[in-house]
Amino acid sequence: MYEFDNTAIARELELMSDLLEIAGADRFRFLSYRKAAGMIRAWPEQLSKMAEEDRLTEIPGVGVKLAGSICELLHHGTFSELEALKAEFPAGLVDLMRVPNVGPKRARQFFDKLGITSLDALSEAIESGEIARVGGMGDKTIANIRRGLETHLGHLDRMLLMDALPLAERIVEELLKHDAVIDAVPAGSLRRMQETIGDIDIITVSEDSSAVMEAVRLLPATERVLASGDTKTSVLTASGLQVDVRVVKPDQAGAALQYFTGSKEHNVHVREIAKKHGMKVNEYGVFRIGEEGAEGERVGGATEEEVYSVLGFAQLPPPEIRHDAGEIEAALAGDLPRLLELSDIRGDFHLHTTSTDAHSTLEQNRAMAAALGYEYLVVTDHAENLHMVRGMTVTRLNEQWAEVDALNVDRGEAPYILKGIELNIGRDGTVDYDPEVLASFDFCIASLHSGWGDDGAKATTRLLEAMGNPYVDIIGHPSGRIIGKREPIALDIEAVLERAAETGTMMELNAYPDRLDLKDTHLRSAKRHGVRIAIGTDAHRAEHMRYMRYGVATARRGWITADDCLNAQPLETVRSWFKRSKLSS
DNA sequence: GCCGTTTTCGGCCCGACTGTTTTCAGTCG
Repeated sequence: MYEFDNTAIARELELMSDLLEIAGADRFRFLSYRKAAGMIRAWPEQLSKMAEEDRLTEIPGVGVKLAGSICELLHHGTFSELEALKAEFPAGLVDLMRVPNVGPKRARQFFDKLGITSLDALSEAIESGEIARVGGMGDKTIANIRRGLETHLGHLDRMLLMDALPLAERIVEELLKHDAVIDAVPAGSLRRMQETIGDIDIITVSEDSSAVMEAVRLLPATERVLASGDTKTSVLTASGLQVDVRVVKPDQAGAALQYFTGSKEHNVHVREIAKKHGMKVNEYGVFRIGEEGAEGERVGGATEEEVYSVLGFAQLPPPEIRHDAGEIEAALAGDLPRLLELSDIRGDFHLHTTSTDAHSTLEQNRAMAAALGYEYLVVTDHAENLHMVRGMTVTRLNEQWAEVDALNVDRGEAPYILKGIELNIGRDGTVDYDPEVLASFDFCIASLHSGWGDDGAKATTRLLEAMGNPYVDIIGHPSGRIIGKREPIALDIEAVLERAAETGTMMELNAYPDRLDLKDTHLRSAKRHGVRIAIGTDAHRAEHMRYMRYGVATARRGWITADDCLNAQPLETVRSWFKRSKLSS
């Protein structure tokens, strides 16, 4: 068997879809690959396991044919139809398709007429003027493709949510100052709180669209206007992020917000449901379909609640979970759980101080926790074996504990401080310190800080071993990924979660915005296994504690509720969730 | 290629913007 996790399988199917599109295959054929890929990416169970049990066709969008291709992929590392297409069209053509203003048709033409198979070759053809030999390439189209290529090369990596969200919030604030703007709300992947953002979508509500379009072109953040019409203006900001602002009338606001929040997969499914009810949903409202397909009576669209309720939904699916991964069925039936909210959070479970590699003191952290309205906080500096950050020796731990005790005495309204530590999981799965020292903490996090080059099996074994330790309460940033910088370790996540459930070990959701680890799909698996989640910001400055919003957003994307989350519990319950509460003393 | 409370065959989500081939194709979301 080859090592294909669900994401890797989804990638191969997407490649297949792209190549089919370039090849000019039937639209619904290549869309079926893309649809299945999207479903698999969000699927909570590993497909390799499902394949062994011959259950792949249980996945919506996967039929007998695709199940066969996935099995072939798992056994041989590829599948024959993909190989045949790769032989015909170099994989580099798919890179061309990613360039803004180049789609499958142009990519194909560039290949057929000029033999272009890479971004470099495209760039050369543009500069040499060769590209004009392809039909339909006027000066403006060529200039647009050149700009698209520059953007693509300059921003191959998407922007982190933490970078995009504050920018979007500033733009919204700016637009709301304008007299013509009744309301302005971020939509798209930003509203879904996806971990990275390709561009910013903002919906504005106004009776005077031209005034709003003008205001957008004149925004302080606007570096260049990419396109501007009656209802939509796209601008590029100095940071290279594209901002699309749309104007709608007040009675269309809900329909527009629903439409532009997506995801695409969610909306396709919603429109299918509309169709079954003899209705149609677009960005302007919900309509009954009249005689001979004519647009009939408008039945809703002023608010998002209205859009969903006229389609028969018992509940409004929260934006964070709109991936068409079961939320539609649950919302129709009224079975959606109440997801975790920022206001449920009573404390933070991963904080560093100046005692090791951070920039704020324990007291500064406590002041921030108080400002955030927390009941408690923790100190979890690095343990002794992480020498490069001056890991805590027993002597220095004693000093820190004395400080904690002093702060906790007569604390008045101030949050209570729990004594924790971030242990290092060694090459053999053991951790820092003797058992007597470990027993002195209120709780312990254990994290991998070494062996990034190891294979997934080795790292998995280390985690399984560490979870057997009766003093290890939480596994910190389990996959070790750093978005855009370090790939996640190829853990056997199912094995890890099974062991976590057995041993009563919690999994961290590290809220640091370039980690967000565990991620949404793994959180959903954790929930299925009954594994509890502890959110920690991993703050290295007191201000970083504000990253909790990204942690909560990710938790929501993983369907986590307050009952699943350590941070949502009062202090007495928090203590009872630690393993040591069950050890006989 | 998938799927079925209209269907095992015949459907499969929808509209805006741009540029050019000037009546529509390509791209995007």
